[in-house]
Amino acid sequence: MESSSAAKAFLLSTSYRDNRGRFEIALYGKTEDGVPIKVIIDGFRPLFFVPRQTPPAFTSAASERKALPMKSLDHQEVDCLYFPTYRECARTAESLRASGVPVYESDINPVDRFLMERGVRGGFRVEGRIEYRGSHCYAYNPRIRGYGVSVDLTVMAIDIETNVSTGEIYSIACAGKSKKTFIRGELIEHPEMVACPNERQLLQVFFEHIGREDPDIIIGWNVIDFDLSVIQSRCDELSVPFLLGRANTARVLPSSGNHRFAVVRVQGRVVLDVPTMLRAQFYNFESYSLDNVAEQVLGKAKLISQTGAEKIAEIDRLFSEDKKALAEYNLEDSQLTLDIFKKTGILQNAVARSKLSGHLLDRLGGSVAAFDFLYLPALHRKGYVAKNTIDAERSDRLLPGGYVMDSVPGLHENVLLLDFKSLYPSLIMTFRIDPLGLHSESKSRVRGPAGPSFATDQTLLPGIIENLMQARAEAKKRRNPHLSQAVKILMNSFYGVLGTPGCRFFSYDLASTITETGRCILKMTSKYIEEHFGKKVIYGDTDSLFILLGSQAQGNAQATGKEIVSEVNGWLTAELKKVYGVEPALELEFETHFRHFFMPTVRGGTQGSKKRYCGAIENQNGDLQLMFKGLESARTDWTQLSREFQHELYMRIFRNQPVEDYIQRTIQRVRSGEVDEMLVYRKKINKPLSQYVGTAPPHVQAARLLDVQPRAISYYITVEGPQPVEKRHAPLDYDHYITAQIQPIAESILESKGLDFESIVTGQQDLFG
DNA sequence: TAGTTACGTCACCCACT
DNA sequence: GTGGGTGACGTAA
Repeated sequence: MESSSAAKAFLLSTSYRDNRGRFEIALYGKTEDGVPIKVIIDGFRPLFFVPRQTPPAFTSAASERKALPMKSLDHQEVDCLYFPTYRECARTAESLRASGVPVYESDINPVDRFLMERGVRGGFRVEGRIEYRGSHCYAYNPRIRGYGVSVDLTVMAIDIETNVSTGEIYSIACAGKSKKTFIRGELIEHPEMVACPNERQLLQVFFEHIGREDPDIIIGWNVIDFDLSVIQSRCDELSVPFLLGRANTARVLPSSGNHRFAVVRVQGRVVLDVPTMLRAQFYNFESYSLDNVAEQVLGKAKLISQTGAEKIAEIDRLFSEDKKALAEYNLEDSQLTLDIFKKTGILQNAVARSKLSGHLLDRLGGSVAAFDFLYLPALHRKGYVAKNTIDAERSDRLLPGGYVMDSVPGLHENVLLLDFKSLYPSLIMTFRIDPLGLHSESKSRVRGPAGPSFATDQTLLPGIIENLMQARAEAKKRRNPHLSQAVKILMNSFYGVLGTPGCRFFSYDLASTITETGRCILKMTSKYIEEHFGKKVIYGDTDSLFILLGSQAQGNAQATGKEIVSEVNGWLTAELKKVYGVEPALELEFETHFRHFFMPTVRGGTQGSKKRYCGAIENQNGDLQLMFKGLESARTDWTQLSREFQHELYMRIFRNQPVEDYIQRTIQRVRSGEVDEMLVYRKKINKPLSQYVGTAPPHVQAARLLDVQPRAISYYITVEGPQPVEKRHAPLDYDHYITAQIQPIAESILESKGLDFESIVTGQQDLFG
């Protein structure tokens, strides 16, 4: 048998159990040489901390109690308790808590602790005897250390077709290294199709295929909720082992009270649901059907164009009449899923995130856990342990948020958008805002314009952010947008994490220091710009300022923008150094020059609106590119008609072209019925329909006309009220669309031109009526 | 398998005329 | 009929 003494690998999945009185961890990874590796560790003991004065009788279940030179953040000396099994560990922590003894870090998952203590974030190095058996390798109790690695992960997309009424599987398609469809029936002459005499053999042959191709990652479209759930229940029914992983049988755990979504436990492989990953990575699609996403991302359409009941009937028909066509269709879907997965960079994003936060590839969300993963090891090195999350500070006071300035409404020319680059992270760096620094008794401290003082020598978060800033700069230099994006998201999550009692480091004082300081910096910068440059600041939100240059200044707007930020940065640095004795890490950036800019008033009022505006960027050949924020065009719950109308209307206003004719024509087109398909409303339904009590908004009324509750509803407003697109029978209420979609958009901007929607429409009546 | 607050708009609904 | 309060949604940052 071959063996070696070291390997570098990327972590794919983990599991743990108490095995014959010992706690055992299994790590599954893929080595840089492309070999799947399984590591078993049973020499690691679950642990947590208790105050040193805890009576020994309380901790006798521990296999060891060690007086480490460590303290809690409220300066209690602590002992570390080690346990043979996780069960003992959890039980003792529970009973200590019940007896009123504080426990520290007993709520940290033991595998997470193992990994974070060794600095394992995705990549790791195995040192010890590694045995090669078949195409896999194995290690027992090796030394594990975090290590930067780069591995090639193999992917297979799967998709099944079923008989909807019986739940039986017709076929399973796999697109990975090779393409294969396994389908029930007689021999088919096709290199990519395998006919199986019955469902049991279909399943067995499918699992053999997975074993042969041995993918690291299995993907699909709703793959956990649908494909794998069905496969599992057919396996149960037919007594076929569910051999999806690289060890043991897999298990789909359906959504329940404990978890909102179905999860799948597979050892040695990662299962990723593509639509879920797209959402998690901030892609936004109007619909997450495979058809729609394939069309948006790849520009392709599916082989079967029917939907709903028609599609089910077509699949049943193909299964009985044309198995080859069904197999082709099935394979096409799995191939589309694979193509979308590759084109959107889901894997690169997930790997980048894993290398920063320590999350496994299939972990969604988890901002709090990512913070723990980065912060706790650093805290331990400083000799401190953290509270359990349940003991985190409680506060009824609402945290202050970003500062939103009153705006100057109207049409403006030449507006500069300036914003602070990563404002909250750079404030944390500048003013040493940090959980350890807050509690530290160090005499060397800094106090910013708001909040308590923080230690300057006992501080962790500023350093963590500095490293991430450098990593981001490096990622940008090396043209790795996935990594750069992942760093940005991680850094920006820190403020949110510190502002929720769901985080063990929550502190009202700490979190409010970040936002209050941000408010202060924005206000003083705005004041400086107005006083020093004599320019009006017409709006600002949290980290941004909008500077009005006016009609005279467009030739040198770019130069003015650069000059302003450069002077502001110099002044701000000197000022903060002088007043607070800090080394500022703040940077105001010149973001955009808007040739035209429109700030509306609040509807029916004269006050300038907030979080709603439109800016027009003029490119070299004089074209305008509009940027809508918060306005109807930026919203998914307004109709396509309203979005297009707003775009064209604003274009004409900015170009100083007449609008009367365009508005009249648009109304004509609505009334004539030629733009009906642009009148669909789309809105999410966030709770069960029965829970909308006392009020029935239009989208709920429409949804109640459907047989099953959708996640989002598309509907029209008809003369008989809201009706879903699928079941509309009444004529459309064109008056509604004119008063609810056209009129408010028109009035908002016409007002600033001294025009009036009513008279424009009346003018039309004079002409035509 | 826990990031935050600030903001605008709309339609509904009920207490008033 | 109107007007104010409120629930719901989606958005900016």
